[in-house]
Amino acid sequence: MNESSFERKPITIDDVAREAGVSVSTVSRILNDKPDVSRMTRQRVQAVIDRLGYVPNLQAKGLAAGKSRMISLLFPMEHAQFTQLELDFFVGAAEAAGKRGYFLNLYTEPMDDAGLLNLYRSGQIEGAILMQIRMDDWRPALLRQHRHAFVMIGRCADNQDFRFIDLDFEGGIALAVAHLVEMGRRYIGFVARPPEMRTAKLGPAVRLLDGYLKACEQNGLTPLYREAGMSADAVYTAANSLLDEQPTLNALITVSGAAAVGAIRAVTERGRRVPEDVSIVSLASNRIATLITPSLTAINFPTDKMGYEAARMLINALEHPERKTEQVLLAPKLVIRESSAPLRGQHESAV
Amino acid sequence: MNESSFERKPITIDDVAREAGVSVSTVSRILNDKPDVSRMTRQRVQAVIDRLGYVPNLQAKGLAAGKSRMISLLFPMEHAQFTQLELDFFVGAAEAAGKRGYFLNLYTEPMDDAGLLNLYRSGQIEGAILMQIRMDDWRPALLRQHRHAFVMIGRCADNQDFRFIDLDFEGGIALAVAHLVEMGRRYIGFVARPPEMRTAKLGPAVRLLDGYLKACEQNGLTPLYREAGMSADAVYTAANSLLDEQPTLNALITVSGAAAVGAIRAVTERGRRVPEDVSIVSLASNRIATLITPSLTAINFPTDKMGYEAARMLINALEHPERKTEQVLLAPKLVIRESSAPLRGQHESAV
DNA sequence: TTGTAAGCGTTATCAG
DNA sequence: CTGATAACGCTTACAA
Repeated sequence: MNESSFERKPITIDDVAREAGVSVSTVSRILNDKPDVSRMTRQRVQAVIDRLGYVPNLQAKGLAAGKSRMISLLFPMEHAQFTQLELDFFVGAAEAAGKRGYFLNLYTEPMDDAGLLNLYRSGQIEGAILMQIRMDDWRPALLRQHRHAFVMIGRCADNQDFRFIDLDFEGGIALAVAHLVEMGRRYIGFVARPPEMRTAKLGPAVRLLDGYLKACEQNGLTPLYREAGMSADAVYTAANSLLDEQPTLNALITVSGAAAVGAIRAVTERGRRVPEDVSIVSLASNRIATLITPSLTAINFPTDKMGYEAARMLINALEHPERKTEQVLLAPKLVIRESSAPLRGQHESAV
Repeated sequence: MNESSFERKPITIDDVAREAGVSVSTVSRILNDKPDVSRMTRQRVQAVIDRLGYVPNLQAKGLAAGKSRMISLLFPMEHAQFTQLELDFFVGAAEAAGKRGYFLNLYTEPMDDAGLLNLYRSGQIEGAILMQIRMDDWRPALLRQHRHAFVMIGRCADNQDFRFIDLDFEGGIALAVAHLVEMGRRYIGFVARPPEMRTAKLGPAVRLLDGYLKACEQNGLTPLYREAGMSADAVYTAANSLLDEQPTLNALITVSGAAAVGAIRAVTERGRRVPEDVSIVSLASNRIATLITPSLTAINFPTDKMGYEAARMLINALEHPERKTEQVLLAPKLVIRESSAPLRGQHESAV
């Protein structure tokens, strides 16, 4: 019990300065890689820093510099739970933030404009990642007006030069429909997101349904869809209703892994097979798609990458305001797995 | 363009004080619910605060008070990826932290003792949630010695009076085995965690295998297990090896949702049915268990609750050091779903 | 009950 | 190239 005494007070920049025989300003310069420091002093001071195990106090640093190095993910939980999707966004963003020395925190309570502005004005955050973007979202314009940094995961109807990263949902659905048509299927049903999401003008809900209708038109198909909750059970019911109305249905498109599970159940319970009788294509991340049986042919949703990129874009905007704003619309990728197959694959009809 | 001018500077406590005609200390007292303030001034100042939309600057507050209100989740990514499990812990903890006005951040790089102590000494964090706890983990003793606050998700072999929350893994496996025995099954295989996790003495890896061996002994069963990676593919291989060695196997226990998927695949590919021929019980959260077909009979792993509780315990320790330390060992719950069934359920043997 | 003033650990400005 | 010194916004004795 000689080396370590209990409860040592944190080592400060003063300690380092005194120990190295220089002023605090010199230490500060070294800490922040400023020029105008002789190599010799730099080395000497650095040695002291290492020996003492000194780490700067972030709060003091932030206070002095007028920066909090805090960004936040704004996910108003209204028409949504915090699912795998949002989780992945969050983790990706947290990783990117960490790498650049920023902290990420999460706000899930819905906020009015005063609340949102306060977040910035109070110095709590330097920037925000906006989620649950509505087609006519009021937040981007407000933040822009007040010159506050933000990036959207998602996008509005009119995006001006707002920073965003989003998936091309229309394109994704088009890809899914094209794939199914190629498989010889022309009776393609769709289980859309719940109606309250569409009336709230949430981007994905609107664009997925639009994309479906458009793709049907372009392929000369008769659209047939239901709007349903996001749970497997809700989609199970919706899929049944679809299969009742149109018994010739030979393909279904769903918008999440859980939804696909519900659809698969509805199909198999009536003695029809996936993918032979009814093929299923869904929006899903690789992780979820491979967990499900049969593994899902899916429009890949690279959620963690999106969260990561969003944070990266935001921090870049913070540190290099002069650079031009990035707008990233990810091209959808179709990953073919077991839940889709050509229509005439009905050989083994005996069992 | 009259109301809102651009780039207003943040409103400070001085602004409030001036506007209300009192001193900053009075405002500070009101902000922190201290006594010794007349009802009248309190009201008057509060009105000003509301009108101005003033929010205290957390950095300044922390600096002055010598507190960072920052806690972190320490998850050294060595023998693990950041999976659904850890994700859930994180989100739960973030939620609890947010509710109490703390920030949670995540460290995934492994740390040596100097690094760990620096986190506290530099004032970066007030407390930590430790994950990936080894049976002989060195971190709790070190932190205790330096009087630093922490709580473990997991536990060591010797936990003294360290704060922790963990699942009773031995009990969970015992429950799984008991359930399968009750279903009339006595050839119960086990796909354990990978050997490197066991040799690293990670709690769950050690306790799950121990629990399995013990449960076999108590039920007079012959243990038969493989250690395998956590991916579906690795478990698929392991399960096949198990089924080759012991064709009479009629039950399998796995340790994650993905593992169960691999096991199910191995069983069904040899023309045997789940649950009739081979029942499967797995460790899994409700969300994952219901995503899989057949839905998993599972030892419920309440991950988000554990993360939440861990953060709550930590913050309590921070704010009420006098209270006695909590040690929470969660009793496992078995949720019976479709992947397990009585052995003699082999009626419809014709197809 | 209220006010004054000295920090908290940095950064940044401005002289040397 | 280096060093004083004044912020940064808040808390907290200590006075009044």
